[in-house]
Amino acid sequence: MSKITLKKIATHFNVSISTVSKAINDSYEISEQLRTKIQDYAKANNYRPNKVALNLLNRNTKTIGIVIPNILNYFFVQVLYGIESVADIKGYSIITCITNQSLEKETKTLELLSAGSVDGIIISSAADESELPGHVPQIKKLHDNQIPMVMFDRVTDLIQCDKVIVDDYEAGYKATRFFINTGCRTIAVVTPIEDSNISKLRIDGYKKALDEMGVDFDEKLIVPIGKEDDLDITMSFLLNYRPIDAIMTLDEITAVKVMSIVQSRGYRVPEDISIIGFTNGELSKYVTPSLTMVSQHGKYIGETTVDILIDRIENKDSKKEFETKVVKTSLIVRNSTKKPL
Amino acid sequence: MSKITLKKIATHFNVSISTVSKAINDSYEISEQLRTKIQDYAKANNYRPNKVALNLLNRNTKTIGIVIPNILNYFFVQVLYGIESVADIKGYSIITCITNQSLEKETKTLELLSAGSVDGIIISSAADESELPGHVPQIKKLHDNQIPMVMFDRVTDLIQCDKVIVDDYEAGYKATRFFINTGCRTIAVVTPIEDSNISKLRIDGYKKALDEMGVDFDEKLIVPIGKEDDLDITMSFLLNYRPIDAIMTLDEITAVKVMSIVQSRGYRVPEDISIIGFTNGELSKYVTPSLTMVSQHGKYIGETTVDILIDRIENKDSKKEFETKVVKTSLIVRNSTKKPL
DNA sequence: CTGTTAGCGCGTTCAT
DNA sequence: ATGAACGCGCTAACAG
Repeated sequence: MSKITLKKIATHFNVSISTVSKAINDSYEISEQLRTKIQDYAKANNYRPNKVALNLLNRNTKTIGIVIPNILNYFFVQVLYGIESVADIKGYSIITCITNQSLEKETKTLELLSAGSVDGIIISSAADESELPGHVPQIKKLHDNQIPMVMFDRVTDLIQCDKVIVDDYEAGYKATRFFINTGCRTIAVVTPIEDSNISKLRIDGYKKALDEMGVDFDEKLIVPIGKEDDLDITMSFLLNYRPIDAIMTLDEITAVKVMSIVQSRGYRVPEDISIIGFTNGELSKYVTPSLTMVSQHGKYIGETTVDILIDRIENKDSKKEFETKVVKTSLIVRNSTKKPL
Repeated sequence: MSKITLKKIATHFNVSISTVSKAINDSYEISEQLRTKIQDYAKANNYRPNKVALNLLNRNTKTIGIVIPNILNYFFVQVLYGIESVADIKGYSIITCITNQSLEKETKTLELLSAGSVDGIIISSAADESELPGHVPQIKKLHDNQIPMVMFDRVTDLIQCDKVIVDDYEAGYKATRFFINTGCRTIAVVTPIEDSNISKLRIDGYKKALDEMGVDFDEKLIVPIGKEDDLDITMSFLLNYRPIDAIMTLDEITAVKVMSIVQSRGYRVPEDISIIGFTNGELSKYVTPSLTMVSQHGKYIGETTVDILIDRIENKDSKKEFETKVVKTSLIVRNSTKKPL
């Protein structure tokens, strides 16, 4: 006995399908007697209207697709958490797709999602800035498909849609100012996401702060690290190049690793070298010393993103202009930085 | 112009819907000329067959529902990661539901998923042992609904289905043995999940090891902590109760916190007190000293779970007995424990 | 080669 | 108070 349907119930009572449908939906058209008889039977057999059939009928799925590059990254998990909370409250399910930074998988995923299985899409693109131009048509196609979409964090100007982004420029600026205010002058930047727009913005903010304080910008202090790179070696180069006062690291795990390397080389943190990282997760609280971090408020970003998306979904006709919401960061000051002078 | 359908293409070319369907599916029945004409038009208009319609037709969705208690827990994220990887390869999407340990939400979620939107379900129940009996009927109803289901980690004997569990008994045993082998005798257990079966099993293993080595079991050394409890105070009681050699903590974050508290009270880790935690995440590697942890191999568990589920889904007729796979843990030895004598 | 019919499961007219 | 007919978008069996 597989899943029970209206049809089976109808057969069982020797009535028509629509009668059963009405009875189950408490229609006044059906006699009380028959209605309760059918309802009881339905309950007893654990009848649930087939969602897929209803989706087809209503042309919606009450489901949102989430496309993120990486789920082992605390920031994205936080965003996901925020999305799920709000989606749940508003009656939506989420289908999660992880691209592992692979453009190919992202494209495949987008194809899948654009085939009607979701009412809207939230995406943080895996595409690096460099790869993006060639990739945009893919995303665009989907978007032209009339399916509401909101991008967050890793966005691009090349696509017109609602966006929720972090104020990365200001974040880079604030962190750098903080370094300078605590007496640091030679500030390095270690970036595991060099090709991204995000990285660029943070570094622009960094430059702005340097400039304001009359500190010369030194290209060599910007240290990109690839997936395969040996962080130890890269750090050796950096530390031998110039005496470093401070290091800004553009994610959490690298911040922790950099601190560990620096310490193992005999530098004291923060006395010799201060460190600020990005993404305020669990790690940074518990390392020694605890790390000063830029919090991007991932959960809030998730909540905001899904709010906007659901609004688009439920008011498709509205000709509202696309908006780009900018979420400010907070500097969570701990013990990897010196006290302001 | 909303989404394009076969019907619209048919109207456009003034042919029948099935002709279009066949043309798009490269049927030999359609003349080459018409076929390419239709295909070109379809491609140009970015036609994608509506998945919902196909789901209804094929009575499957190629989607798996995942129900987990908490996504901010590294173990579950790892499992999720493992599930997603394999599911993707096998052509399944995943819809993720987070219960936040709420039985109510779990029930709601299960209702939702049992309405035909997924082909199978993977669940780690939010239910504590104490709440379980009342909850089982809910899960059971779903299960009786013929929808394949695999439980992992937090399972119960009350439900008959495939399961993938951690060898928690052995894990507790191994960790305790390790303590004893490094000269520890008075070993406390801090458990944030006291009501769970998992916690019981680990403690049973712990008792077994104590017994084998002729160490008396002391009930007072088992320290449950609730969500609201002040860990600081709880630890004070413990440390004042007896001189403690070692602490086994049943999750990761508590291990880190316990170590921090112990250190702040002037104890050296591991010289005065050794610590072993559960769940080998990022945290434990980078705290000082790095923590010795029990790894449950979350990713592997996820992969295994989804393998079993998909097998059930795709061979529904097979009358294979339900299996319970037990995954062994590994003790990742770092610096929060002493060297074996 | 192309079209008609039927049906996946459901809710919604509109008849009876 | 009950049922027949229709359509959501699609494929497949069958007709022409």
